[in-house]
Parts: sequence; structure tokens; C-alpha cells
Amino acid sequence: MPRLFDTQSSEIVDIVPSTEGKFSMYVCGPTVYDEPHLGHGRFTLVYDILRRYLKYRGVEVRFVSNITDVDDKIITRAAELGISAGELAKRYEEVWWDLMERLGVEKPDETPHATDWIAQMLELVTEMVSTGVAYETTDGVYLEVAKVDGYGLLARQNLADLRSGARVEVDEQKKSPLDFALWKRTPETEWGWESKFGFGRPGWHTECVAMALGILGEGFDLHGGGMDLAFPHHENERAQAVAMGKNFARHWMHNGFVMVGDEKMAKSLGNFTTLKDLLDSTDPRAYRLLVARSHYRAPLEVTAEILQDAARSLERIDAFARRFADVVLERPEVAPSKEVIDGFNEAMDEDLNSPVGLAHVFEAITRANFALDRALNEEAVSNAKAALLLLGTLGIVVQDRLEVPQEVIALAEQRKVARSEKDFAAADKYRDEILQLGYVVEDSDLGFRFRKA
RNA sequence: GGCGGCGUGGCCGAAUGGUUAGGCAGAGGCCUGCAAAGCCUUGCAAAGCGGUUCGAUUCCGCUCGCCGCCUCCA
Repeated sequence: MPRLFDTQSSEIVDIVPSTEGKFSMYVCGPTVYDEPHLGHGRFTLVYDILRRYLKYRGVEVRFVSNITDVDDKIITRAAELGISAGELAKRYEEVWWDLMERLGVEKPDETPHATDWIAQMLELVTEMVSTGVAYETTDGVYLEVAKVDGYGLLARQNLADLRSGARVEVDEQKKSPLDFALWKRTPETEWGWESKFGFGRPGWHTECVAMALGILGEGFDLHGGGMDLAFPHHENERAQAVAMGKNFARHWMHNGFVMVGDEKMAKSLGNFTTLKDLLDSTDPRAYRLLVARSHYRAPLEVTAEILQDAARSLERIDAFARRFADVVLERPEVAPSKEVIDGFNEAMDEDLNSPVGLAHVFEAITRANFALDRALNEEAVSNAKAALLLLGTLGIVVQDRLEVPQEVIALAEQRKVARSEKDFAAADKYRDEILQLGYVVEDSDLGFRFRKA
């Protein structure tokens, strides 16, 4: 198992799963009310890479990520559009999965919906009220955070300091501004559910507790999300579990933000680029490469120039993959370079250091090319196999074959003949014609190869 | 106000108390009919000021600049 930075202890720790060889992870998914942006793309890629890496290391991963389909923002947005909240949520959930597929993010093993867990949430609320850690007011049920041991653990602040900085609106009925809603009473004209606490809907923080514990059980291995979820969302999830005397996540993992200049990309700041725009304009793999080549906890700046940089780096990877596509198949007996794989694993094992992992991949690519130039085939193939294996582990799908129209192949054949007859004027003419059709022809020992112009 | 973090070469981005990160771009060369791809060589660095040390980009302090969380937020 890798070591990972744990938000609770604020240090890199050994990850010890509750069951050896297995790993259960829960990552907070989207509230489906609008277009996802680059930040959503980053966190899904980060956890996708973690999941793929663990599987590659032979760990049996169970990955749960929820869909928040009941929320104030959904209700507000739906009202603006004049459609039902359920309809809006359904629409944006479809958008979400479509984008995930384009990003190459593997679908979670389970994708629970908050609206399917209302009954379980109400059970938890009932339990918290009965044990006295939660109380009712005229507008809902609140958890009294002062009664929770270690409240502030994930925020790394004590209760008093959190309270002094609280910016939440004052509610006379709440015992503390930090107390948060478990159940919100609403008029029956609004979207909601009947309950012993009155008609209403659940507070945000309860759904993940119900779903994580309900699906993965107590003491599941890892809970993750963006850094902005550490407080108050995850803090409040943990608070509920602690209040009920239940074991919650063993480890907490939080990824850094996507930055725009010196600011966090956020809906509220209006400085976001939608994932759709990114995917429509750039090779989706470029964003994955960008995410993988910076550390997951560091801020990540994304600009057109930086994406272009990653895209060019990807061209090098694809050129390498094309060069080795056949070579690798011819040598099934050669194993991937252990040295490269060990270097990669070592980097990834220390808090998922994918930038260093990628450096090993690029070094392997250089060595493979170097060796093949000198006909050192075994050396070339073992490095190439390692690089290809590890790229796959990061979820980077190489384009090692190109579907080329028959017409282009015919021109390349003619060019080959012209070259053998030393008719270079004709050869160059054929090359131009191939270029007109959108392909670049490259010569090699094995004949010709193509790439997209 | 409280808490956490950051400032690395033209750009992106790691590790590290003394030796090449890696990628992208640049320069020179090899290969090629010419290219492309590839390979080789090569600039360019550590916000500032002090301190610890034989030696600091790396540790400590201060200054400056910046960011995040404490409200919804990935």
C-alpha cells in the first residue's frame, strides 16, 4: 500500500486498510445543478489515478462516489429554468457521466443518489436526536458541534477559533453558529419528504454519512474530495459519525485546487472554464497528463498555453507508441523493465507522486528510443513495455495505431517507389499530397509511418 | 482575527543539506536524398536579508509578495 498525506494528522502516513488486500474509498461526487468545471475534472482524475494505481498494485478497490441530487442550488436553478428539481438533476447527471467518459474516468463501482437514501438519513437523524447530540428548532434539526469530541480536527482548528471566524448568518435558535442542519423543515409546496421532524429535506452533510456507512460500512479506508470540502463538509460528516459513536473514514485525502491566475477556480468567483469547453477544444488526455504531472495537493494552473505544452508532450508519447507498436508485439518474451517499474512504484507509493512517476516513464521512453536507434532490441523493448504499462496505469491511452485512408497508403507506396528510383522531386510531391490529406509520412527502417498533420 | 500553505531556470513542475529531476520551448550536432521522428550535447534556477553548517535551493529566523479554509464550493 502507498503512503498518503492524511488531513487528520497533517502528515504522510502508511495506509493500512481494514482488510488486507482490499481498499474501500468514498469520494464526494457532484451536486448536479450545472455544468462541471475544471476543478471537478481535476478531482475525478486524481482519484481515478489513485484507484487505477491501487488496482495495478493488486489491491481490490471498492470505489463509491455519490450524486447529490437534492440541494438548495438544484431547487433554485430548477425554479429559474421553470423545470422540476428532479428533471434538472437528471439532466446534469447525464452531462456528468458523459464528461467523465470523455475524460477516461472509470465509473465508480457504486454511485448512490442522495434521494434514494432519505429514509436512512432520517434514521441517523433520529439516532442523533435520541442521544441528545442533536436538537430541534422551529426550522429543523441541528447537530450541536460542541458535543462532538475533536470537532475541528479536519479544519485543524479548535472550536473557539472556528467560532470566532464564523461567517454564517446568526440564527437565534441555534446554540452555536457552527451547528449545522441535519434536516431542514420546508413548506409542503416545496420539494421534500414527510418525516417525524416535519416535512422537509436533508442537510447536505448527512447524505455522505448515510451512504458511506451504508455501503462501505464503519471504518472504511479512505474518504476524499477537494480541499474545500475538508471544512465544513467532511468535518461535519465526521462529526455526525462521532456523535453516533461510529467509526468513520480511516484516512482523509484532499486534492488541491485548479487556479486561474492567483485565484481558485470556483463557481462563485465566476472564473471557471467548463469541462465541456476544455474537452471540446483539447485532447482530453492532455488534461489528464497535466493533472498527473503536478502533485495532487499542489495548486494547478490551467491555461491554453499550459494545455498546449501538455498536448505537445503527448505527441512525443504517441510518436513513441507508434514506433514501438509492432516492435513490442514481436518480443512477447521480454519483460517490462523492472528498474523503471520500481522507480515508478516508489514515487507513487510516497503520497502518489505522479510527477516523479512520469519522469520515470519519460526516461524509459528516451532509453527505449536510444536503444532502438542502436538495434539494442531487448533493452528497447523492456523499457518500452514498462513505459506503456505505466502510462496505462495513469489512464493515459496511447494512440499507437492510426487509421489511415487507403488513398494515403497508396500515395505513400508510390512515394516509396519514387524514392527507390531516386526521383526525389516526385517523392516530395507525394509527400505534399499526403499532407494535403491531413497526414505526415515519416520514413523508418521498417518502411513508412504516418502521423496526423 | 484564527489556522494552513506557497514563492525553483523562458514556461510547467519535482526531489534534495554537497552530485542531471522530468516535460515543453531555445541553441548546436548526429541520422535523413530532404524532412519528420529519434538520439547526443548545451544555456537558463531557487523572492530578499540574516543565521546554523566545512557546505543551503534544501534547516532556522525576519522581511516582502501571494494563495486557501474559517458561508456555498471539487
